[in-house]
Amino acid sequence: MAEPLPVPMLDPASGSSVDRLNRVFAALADPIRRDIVARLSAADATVGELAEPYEVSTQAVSKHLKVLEDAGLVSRSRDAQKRPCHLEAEVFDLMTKWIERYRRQAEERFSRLDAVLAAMDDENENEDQRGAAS
Amino acid sequence: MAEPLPVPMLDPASGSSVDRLNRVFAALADPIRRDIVARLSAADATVGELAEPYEVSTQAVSKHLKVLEDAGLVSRSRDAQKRPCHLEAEVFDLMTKWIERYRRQAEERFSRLDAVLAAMDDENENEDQRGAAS
DNA sequence: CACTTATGCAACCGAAAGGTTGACAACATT
DNA sequence: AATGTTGTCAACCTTTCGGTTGCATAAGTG
Repeated sequence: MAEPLPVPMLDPASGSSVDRLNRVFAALADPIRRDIVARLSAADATVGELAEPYEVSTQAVSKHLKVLEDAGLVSRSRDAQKRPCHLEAEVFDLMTKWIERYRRQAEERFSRLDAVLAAMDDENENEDQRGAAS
Repeated sequence: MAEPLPVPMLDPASGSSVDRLNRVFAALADPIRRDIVARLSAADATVGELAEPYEVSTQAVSKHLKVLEDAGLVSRSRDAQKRPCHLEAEVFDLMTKWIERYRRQAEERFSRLDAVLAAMDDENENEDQRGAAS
């Protein structure tokens, strides 16, 4: 039941959607970087401005921004010595799509009677899903 | 413009929402773990079943599952020696909320004339967002 | 009870993350 | 030209990560 599903696959190809997701999720796993994203959602800002609230060096923040940039979450332009950072919100779509896809499927499975029926079927509900993911 | 906003702050308190997000995002930063989540969205599965497709040891997968469990994405029950893994889809809400919040704000800012006006204001658009994010 | 199945735990390892400091490039100002 | 500002690069250190192997544990099966 429930067609085979497109099946994602672990292709490590650099530049692939998988690789992109790796970077985006990893980038947002750090609280400082998430906070930076949060602040950039309100307004563009320079490295110095962004670094100010935290108790780490500007270099550290510069590194964080590089991570965010490599993940495609932030872009930087130039204004004299300053390099204003801008949030690229489109990347959020990538994550949202991934999340929603599996959330929906899980909820679907949960709300359908399948779960209940399977539970009544007792022990053999474990082997009907072999084609799973990739 | 744009009220102060709840402001998140970098509280490292273990168990806090911030800490939770750290773990969830970090958990999903690994392609194998994302794939496991994908497969679990289709059906519960045991460690062995989950490990089979990958070229790593079962212990490695066991570790991955621990990470997912600590992040609250997966729960495990018992069935004889087997420990069926189940996807806890509610956690997705936490991420979705976080993402949508800032995505929306960024888009709002983009679509409103603020950006244009601020740009015309030239240099002084940088100091109106101090209380940032939450 | 011995044996196989299914998992977890501990120790170890190389690589990557996140931080620091110190030098340096680029531009503005004087 | 000299100086200050803004940001990056490079080297280094420590901690975490993802993987391995080997052994222990738990629970069905002969």
